[in-house]
Amino acid sequence: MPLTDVEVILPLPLPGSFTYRLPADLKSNIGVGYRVIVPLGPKKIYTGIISGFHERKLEYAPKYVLDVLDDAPIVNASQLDFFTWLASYYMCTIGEVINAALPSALKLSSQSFISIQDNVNPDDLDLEEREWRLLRSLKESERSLADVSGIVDLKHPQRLIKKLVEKGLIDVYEKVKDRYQPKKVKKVRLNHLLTEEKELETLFEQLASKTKQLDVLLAYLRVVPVLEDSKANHPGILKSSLLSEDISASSLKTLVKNNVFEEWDEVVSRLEDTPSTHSEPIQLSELQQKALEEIHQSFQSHRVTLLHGVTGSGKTEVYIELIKEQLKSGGQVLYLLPEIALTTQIISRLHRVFGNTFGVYHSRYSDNERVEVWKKVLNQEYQFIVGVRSAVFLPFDRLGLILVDEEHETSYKQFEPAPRYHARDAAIYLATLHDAHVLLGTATPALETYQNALDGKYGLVELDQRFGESHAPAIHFANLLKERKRKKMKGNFSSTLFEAIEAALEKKEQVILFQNRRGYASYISCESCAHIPKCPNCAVSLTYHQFNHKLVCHYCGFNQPMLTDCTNCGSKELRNVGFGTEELEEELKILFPTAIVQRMDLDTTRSKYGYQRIIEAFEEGEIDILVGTQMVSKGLDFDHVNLVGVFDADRMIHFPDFRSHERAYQLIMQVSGRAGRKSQNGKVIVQTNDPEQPVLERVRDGNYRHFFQWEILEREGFVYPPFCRIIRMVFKHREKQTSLEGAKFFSQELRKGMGTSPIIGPVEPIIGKIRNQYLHEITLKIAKKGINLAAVKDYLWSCEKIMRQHPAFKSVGLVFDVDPM
DNA sequence: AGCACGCCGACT
DNA sequence: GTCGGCGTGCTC
Repeated sequence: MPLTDVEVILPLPLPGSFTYRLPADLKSNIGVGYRVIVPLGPKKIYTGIISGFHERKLEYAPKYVLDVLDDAPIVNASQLDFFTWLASYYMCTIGEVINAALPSALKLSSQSFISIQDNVNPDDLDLEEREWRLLRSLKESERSLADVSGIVDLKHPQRLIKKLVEKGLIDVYEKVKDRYQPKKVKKVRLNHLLTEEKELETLFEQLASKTKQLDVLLAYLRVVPVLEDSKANHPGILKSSLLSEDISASSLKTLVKNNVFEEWDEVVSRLEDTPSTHSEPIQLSELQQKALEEIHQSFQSHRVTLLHGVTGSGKTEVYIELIKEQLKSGGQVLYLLPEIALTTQIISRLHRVFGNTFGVYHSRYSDNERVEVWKKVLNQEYQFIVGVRSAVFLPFDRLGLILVDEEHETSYKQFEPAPRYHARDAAIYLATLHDAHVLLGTATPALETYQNALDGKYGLVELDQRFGESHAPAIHFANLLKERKRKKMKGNFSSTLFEAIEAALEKKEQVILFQNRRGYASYISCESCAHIPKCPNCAVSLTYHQFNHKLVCHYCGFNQPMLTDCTNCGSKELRNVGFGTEELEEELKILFPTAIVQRMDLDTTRSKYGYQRIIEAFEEGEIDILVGTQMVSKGLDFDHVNLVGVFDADRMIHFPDFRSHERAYQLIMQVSGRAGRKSQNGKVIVQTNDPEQPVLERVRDGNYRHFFQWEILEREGFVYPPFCRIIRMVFKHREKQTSLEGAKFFSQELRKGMGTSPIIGPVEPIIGKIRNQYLHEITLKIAKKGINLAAVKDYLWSCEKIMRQHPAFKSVGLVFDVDPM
């Protein structure tokens, strides 16, 4: 009988797959998509996914599969196709895709542990200082490799460990951890032989003198009326629900021991089981109904359709109708939302319509919770998933519809680590695999998307009126330059904004203020020598955070206590330059002492429910003024907000990036959408040094198409997307010179084969150093037509290969970013 | 990614 | 002379 070999994809940044041999006892129930445990290298054990079988002759002796983890595939065939496409499109390995796709509880891997041999006493031996220290510590307990590294203060303790193993003093072994653990609860019930009246009476007699145990029995019977309904006993009740101050665990334990009660573990779902309050009726307005019909029509001839609906036009209702229809016809639905928009508001809305028939896939979910969602999609328990970008990886097998809400959002693009994929674009490919439809929804489409719609590549449906009573808010500009000259500014607040806030508070209306920068000041600067404290690892200045009185690097997390005097000249005059959400919060408390101010940014929403708590407090009217970053701009629906203030519009507009106008426009339009959602007097005040600048003209005008027509000329003139595709190469090295030389060498190689395509760089990016690595970038612009993208990527790989042949560039880090944002 | 091997500077 | 840092190559 020929031996069967399997191809296994490992969740590692290694090219291709690995061949393993299947031992006879594991051959029976196994197939593509099953997880296996395999050894790799001299020590490690990993979980891999089987991608195929063969019996080809090999030039090496493969290792054996150690174990099979599943009795059914955990990844289906169309997913493997999808992952392969992602790897090739985004120029990474399939292992990196698998690594991003699988929740880590499904990827058990081994960790090295070191323990001391029995009977070894470090004090009796002639040892070096480090050896002695390690053995003493191992006497207490086993240690992981990382622990050892800390104990002996060595970056690579392997040599030391090897020596001690040879001396026979310690053992090294691999432990597999991080396995998915189902959630269990302890339940109790009465022994089923005691549920009849007669037996119960006898029991009461027996317990007559044991009052504590009797209390337990009585408490149980109060909740479970066994005599009235004999079936009620079987499911039992939560052990925790039975115990209380009067009911002790020890009495219950005795009863269990005496077989009066039974105790057992029951596996329960971690996913919230919100009661199914099905089918809140949805009444579409005439315009929404019309949009729905247009979408149907568009689906007939287009895979992808853009629903361009102004903020407040009621896109969600249209989505809900489409979801209902799709579910009725038996297809699965994926509803993608950007991270920050996935609030309880939208989820509870969906709960009211769909009950608990859908799953939520979110970064705030624990790993075990993600595994449960994954399995429910696999088992057909969920036909409908609402999730963030990584939800595209779930094991769908017959998707009918993908909704991408706020499709212009940049958070759909994964920046680090690989795969650097865009969930919208990945979703479109996913839809072609399933022959499904895609609906992209937004008030401010990405320029690429709108161009595709105008070209007829995507269908286009417009919803250009707000829903119900609400009207587009009036947009005003506060001229900071003028106000500063006339000394009318109060701190960072223009008199225009200040007075508007006063008026709003007077009317008991709520206010949202948007400042796209967290922290207190953007940096601090010495008054006498102008020195600015910088991160020692990155080329950025440190940001002052008042709540913990620290200087923090927003790139690598480095932090130190706030300085009392300048490290350069010793002066005590340190000044805040620029301002963030935290400083605004402080100012507001002084300017409006009676108002309740809440800040909403990464720092205040880090905890699992931090975000939710603030939103709820705001909804309940417990907060008068909400100051926040981007987070306040998305999808929040508040009835009592009529005023929105935007700070620092200029910094967004002048950010050195070809998308800065688009982003500034989108952001301002999005926050503006928070004003006056339920009334006719919404007001937005944008603070700027120059209200006449073109982007702000378009904001004032409010018509997206006018913005598009103006901005697209710019893109065409300078050849930027959508008039080309971009692939960016980032080079990293701890020597600045090496990083630059590597990039230069690569760009010369690149120019040889890409004669006609514009190549920009190498240039030093705005942040030139991150985590002690110096960066350089090359940007390649590729014409939309007449060039084979796959061939370009192959050529890029070959350039890397050539570069790596030079010893000097072997250690230069290089990442490809396809369609960077 | 994680590991082993081997080259090199800087310590006893 | 060794030890530890660090670059390099390999993993079925």
